[in-house]
Amino acid sequence: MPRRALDNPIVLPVLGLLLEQPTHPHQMLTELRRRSDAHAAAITRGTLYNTVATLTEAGWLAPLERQRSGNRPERTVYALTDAGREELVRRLDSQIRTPKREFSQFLGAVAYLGALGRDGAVEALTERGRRLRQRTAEDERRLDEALAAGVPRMHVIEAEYALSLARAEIAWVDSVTEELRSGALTWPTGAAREREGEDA
Amino acid sequence: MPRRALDNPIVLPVLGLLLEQPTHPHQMLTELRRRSDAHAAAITRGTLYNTVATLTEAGWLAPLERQRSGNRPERTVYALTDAGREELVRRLDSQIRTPKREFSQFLGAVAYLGALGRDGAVEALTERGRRLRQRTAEDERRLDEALAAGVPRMHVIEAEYALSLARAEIAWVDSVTEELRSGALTWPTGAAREREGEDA
DNA sequence: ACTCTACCAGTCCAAATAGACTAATAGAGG
DNA sequence: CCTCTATTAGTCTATTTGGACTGGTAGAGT
Repeated sequence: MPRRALDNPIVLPVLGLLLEQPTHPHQMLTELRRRSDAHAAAITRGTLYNTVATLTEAGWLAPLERQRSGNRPERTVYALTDAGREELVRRLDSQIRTPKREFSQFLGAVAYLGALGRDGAVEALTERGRRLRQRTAEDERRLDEALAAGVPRMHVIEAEYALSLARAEIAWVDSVTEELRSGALTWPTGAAREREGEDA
Repeated sequence: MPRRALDNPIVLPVLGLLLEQPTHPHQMLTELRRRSDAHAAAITRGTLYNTVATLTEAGWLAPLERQRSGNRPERTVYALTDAGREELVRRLDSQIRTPKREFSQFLGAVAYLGALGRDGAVEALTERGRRLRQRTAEDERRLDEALAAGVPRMHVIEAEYALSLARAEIAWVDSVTEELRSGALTWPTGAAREREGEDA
């Protein structure tokens, strides 16, 4: 009975974190959010506690001990089981091996770029380019700092990947912006009518 | 009272589709799934009907007419309102203008690449490269066909974008694979111990 | 003409999620 | 020393979601 919960996107980050050391859910939350630059986009409390419970039922993690300081809520520290470690490796392997189509907001929006009208599109894309460049420069700086400080490359490998894609996106945005400006990329008639309509 | 439902990822595809012409929910579902290569990753019935209801309450679309053929369930055709069109443009503009960090499964998995061990990582990455190349070649073929058939570039612009990113990913995967093979990218000690453990 | 399968179009509910709320403690500032 | 705020950990519920289920129609095969 493969519960849907076991498919949710925070399973991997949770297993990954527990690979490092046992922790209790609240700490996972704090830690995952702290690192959120790298993984674990949106982790919410409900989902996390729920996921931990389901993973425990599945036998991939086990409560290690319960701690209590003073009269605070008791907290349960969980550790990865052997089965959990195997599962992590299985998932890792399959997610790396098999590319899946995923959809960014931007991809969805670009499909309707026409609705912005040529000028609107140029404006918005230019701005995106600017922000991407700024953010990417910042990321590059941080990465260089980490490497200079002696962090092994394997530990920042996902930042390298993210940077590669970011650079590709910048290149694409710049080239399309330029083509729109120069008129090399023209508006099809239908959408052009659309745009005229805006001002009429 | 900004209902959460208005933030859900299928709002844009729905508004976008209605920009073309009025339709009823079932047809939206069919159509969005048909095109799903481009946008609208996972649209499910419940979400769609729910979203349409919420968008209607918000005044962004309005029931145009109710049709009934024979004794089939009555179906309601919805059309975009003026407010809806404005909202679409607003969202489009903001989603293009403002890059947001989004997380692919792959990005999440790469962070733990170390847990696969060097050979496992090389294996999995090689396979990913192979599949990406294959899929990308296929996409390129389809895009060229469309262009050759006279489809305006603006109508396939999101495919061009997706291809750019795919090529960048291939390049990255290839280069990391190669670095791992050649030993230019080495395993840090901690993870190396991890890997030895697997065989012991 | 008569089953049988595939498609049409929705409704509806169990499962999952977001995030408000609870309840306790430690330390800052007066 | 006493109040006030930030932090620690969790529980709990209203919304949302996935997708099973319903009840009908159109053709295909016999």
